[in-house]
Amino acid sequence: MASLAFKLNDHLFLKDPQHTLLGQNIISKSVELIDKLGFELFTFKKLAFEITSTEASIYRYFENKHRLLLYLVSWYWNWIEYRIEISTSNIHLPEDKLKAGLRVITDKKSFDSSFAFVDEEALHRIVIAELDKTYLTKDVDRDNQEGLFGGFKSLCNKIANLISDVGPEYPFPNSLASTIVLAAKQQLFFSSHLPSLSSLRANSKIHDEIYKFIESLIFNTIKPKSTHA
Amino acid sequence: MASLAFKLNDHLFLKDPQHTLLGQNIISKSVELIDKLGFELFTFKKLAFEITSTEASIYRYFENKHRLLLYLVSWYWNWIEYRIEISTSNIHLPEDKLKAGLRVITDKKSFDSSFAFVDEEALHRIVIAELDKTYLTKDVDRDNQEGLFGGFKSLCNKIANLISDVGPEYPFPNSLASTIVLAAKQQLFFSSHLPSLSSLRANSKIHDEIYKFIESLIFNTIKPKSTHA
DNA sequence: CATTTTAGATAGTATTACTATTATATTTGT
DNA sequence: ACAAATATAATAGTAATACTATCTAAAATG
Repeated sequence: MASLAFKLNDHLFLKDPQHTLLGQNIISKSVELIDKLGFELFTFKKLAFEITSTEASIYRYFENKHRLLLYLVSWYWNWIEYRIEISTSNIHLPEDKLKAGLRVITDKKSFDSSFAFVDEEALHRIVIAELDKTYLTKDVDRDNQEGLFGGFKSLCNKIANLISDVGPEYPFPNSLASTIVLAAKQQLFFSSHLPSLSSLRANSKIHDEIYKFIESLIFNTIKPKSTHA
Repeated sequence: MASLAFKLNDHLFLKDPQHTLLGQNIISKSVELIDKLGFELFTFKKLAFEITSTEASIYRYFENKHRLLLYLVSWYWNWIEYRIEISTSNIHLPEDKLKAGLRVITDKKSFDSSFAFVDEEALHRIVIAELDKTYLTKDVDRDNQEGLFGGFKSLCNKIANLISDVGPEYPFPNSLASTIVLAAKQQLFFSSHLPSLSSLRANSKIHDEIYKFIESLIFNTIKPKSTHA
C-alpha cells in the first residue's frame, strides 16, 4: 500500500509530524480526541497522556493547539482536493466535471487506506464542528498572510473554476463556491442537530439529498435557463 | 422614545438583564468588549472591571459566558425578525416580500434608537464572528431542547415561509433559508478577510453586492425559469 | 565513535472559569 | 415607618489551562 503525504504549509507546524512516529501518533490520536471531546476540551496534556508522551514533546511539533487544528483542517482540504482531482480527471464535459466535484464534497467520507494514520471519517466530523474556529479569530489576517488557509482557498478556487467552466458569465463564482462548500457541511450538521434549519432528513440518504440540494442551487444559479430558452 | 424589549427564552439568563441597571450595563458593555477582544479573550472579570462591578454579580445574571453569548445572539435574531416584520408588513406580492426580507438580512446594520443600550453595529460584528460557536458545541442537543436557539430558528423559518410563498413547489425551503442567512454573513467576512473566497469587494457597495448575489441565488433556485418558459 | 537530533521528566506561571461565603445596600409589602 | 426580602459588593479559594523553561537520556546520523 503506497503511503502518500501532502505537502502542507511550513508555518502550520514546527516540525513535520508526517516524518516521525511520534508525529504520526500526534496526528492520529489528536483526530480521535478532538472528535471525542470537541476542540475546547481537548488539551495537549490529555493528548500526551493518550500517546504516553509529554506536553513538552507535543509542543516541539506544534506551536499551540490552534495550529494543530489548522494543520488537521488543512490536511482535510488537501485530501478533498486530491479526491476531486482523481474523480474529475477523465471527465471532459464541464457540467459532468462540476457534478463529479460536487459529489466528492457531499459524499459520505470514509477511511482512505492511502493515509494509514488518519481516520477521515472522524476528521470530517472535526471539520464540520470546528472549521469556523480556524478563521473566525482576531488573528485571521496574520494567519492568512502566513498562508495557513491555503488548503481551503485552493479547494474553493478549484470549485470556482469548475463553475466558471460551466457558466463563464456568472459573476460570483468564488462566492458561490465557498457558499456551497460551507452549506454542504452546515446542512449535514443541521439535519441531525437542528432539523428545523434543514429540509433534509438525517438518514442513510442524507448525502444524496445534500447533493441534490447543492446541485439545484448551483446549476439554476449559474445557468438560469430562461436566458437562452 | 419608546424603549422596546424582546421576550427572550428564560433559560438564557438567571435574572433578566433588561429589567435592572446592572443588567443593562452587562449587556451594553459585553457587546463592546466581545466586539473588541473576541469571545475567547472576553472574561467576566474584565467585564466586571469595566462596569465597576464584580464577577460574582455578573454570575447572578448569566450562568456562564456561553449563555451570555447565546443571549446576545438571540437578541440579535429577534431584532432582525422584528425589522423584517416592519419592512414586509405592507407588501403583498410574495416576490417583493421576499426581496424586502433579503434586504434586511443583507443591509448594513446601524444603531437602532428603539433599543438604547444595544450597539447593533457591534452586535452584528459579534454575530458574524461568533455565531457558529453558539451551536457548534458538544451541548447543542441539550441547548436546543432548552430552546436556546429559538431566535435563529424562528428567523430562518420566517424566511423559509417567504420562500415557499414565492415557490410553493421548491423542495428545500428550510435548507435554502438557513444557507442564505449564513452565506450573507460569511461573504461579508470573506470579502474583507479572505477575499479569494468571495467575488465581492469590501467597499461601500458591499451590502448591495451581497444582496445581488443572494437574490440571484434564491430566485433562480426556487423558480427555475425554464419550467414555465 | 562523536555529535546532533529527538524525546522524556519535571517544574513553574499567569490566567481562566468558576463556587462559596459574608456583609451591606436597596427595594418592597404591610 | 419598618421588617423582610432581594440585590450587590467584597473577598477568598480551586482545579484546570496554555503555555515556558531546563535538564537529561536515548537514538539516529555522519
